[in-house]
Amino acid sequence: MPELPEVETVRRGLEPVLTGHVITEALVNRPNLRWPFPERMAERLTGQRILALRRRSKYILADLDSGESLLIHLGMSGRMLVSGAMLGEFHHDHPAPAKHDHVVLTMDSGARVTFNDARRFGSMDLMPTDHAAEHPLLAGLGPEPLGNAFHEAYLIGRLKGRNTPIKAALLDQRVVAGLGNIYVCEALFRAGIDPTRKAGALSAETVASLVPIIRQVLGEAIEAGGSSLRDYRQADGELGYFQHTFRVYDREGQPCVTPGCPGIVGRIVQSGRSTFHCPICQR
DNA sequence: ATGTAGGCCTGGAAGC
DNA sequence: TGCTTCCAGGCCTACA
Repeated sequence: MPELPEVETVRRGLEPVLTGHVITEALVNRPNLRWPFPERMAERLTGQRILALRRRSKYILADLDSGESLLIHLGMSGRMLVSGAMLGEFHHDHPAPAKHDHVVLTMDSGARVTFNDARRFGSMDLMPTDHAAEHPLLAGLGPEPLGNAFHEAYLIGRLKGRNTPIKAALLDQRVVAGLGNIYVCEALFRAGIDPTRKAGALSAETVASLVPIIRQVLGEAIEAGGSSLRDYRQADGELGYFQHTFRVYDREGQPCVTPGCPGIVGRIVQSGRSTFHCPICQR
């Protein structure tokens, strides 16, 4: 579900509630999400101060003063609900427990963070902070798309010789970490690249053009998340999704937004996932 | 090694 | 209205 910009928005929304605060109670309502929770998770969280809240790809990491870090993945349908805290100018009372509330953290401030995930594709784990990068879910990840290690020469080298469609290559978290179906569709549209073209067959110039475009697409979405964060806080304290205007994603049958382009946005299926594209603009 | 389908779960929307 | 089918923004595993 949430891709990098949404996860970053959730991280920013949780930061004032979690960072520097102590978890006074951890309620764990089931033994697992996608995978089993770590042994004694509730005990290992209770009493811990959260020193920092970080993001790697689509994962959130909460560093605890025990020397462990809590890894949080929202999967496709994971949401965080903040209650009992002043959010902007509004105070949110604690809601009644809801279906799919799997983990509830109560903080020393009285604030509460509830992890709700209907589809249970999300996950949580605990590991030593100084070995977090070696966690199986993080070890194979490629560079952060907004970081310095993601640059033109890197992407050109990484896609060289790859026979897979560029759409699939950009969804490969080992190539670049944090892109999902939406932002890959949007980036390929802005770059004017046909999503079915083989990654290795693209010119170096074309591949290079993707780097600033990917940065731009994600950056704009994070900005939009920032403004919707205020709205969400004012509305209901829920963090997870935000409204954003897409140029091709989920616009099947609608006209291409490129001025003067007669194209109609199409939907094709690539490795089981929907790809939205303009058959005229994207070559 | 590389590329692609299948499966995990539930809920909402669309179709009949 | 109610039942059925399809679809979903992720990611791992198994297989060609």
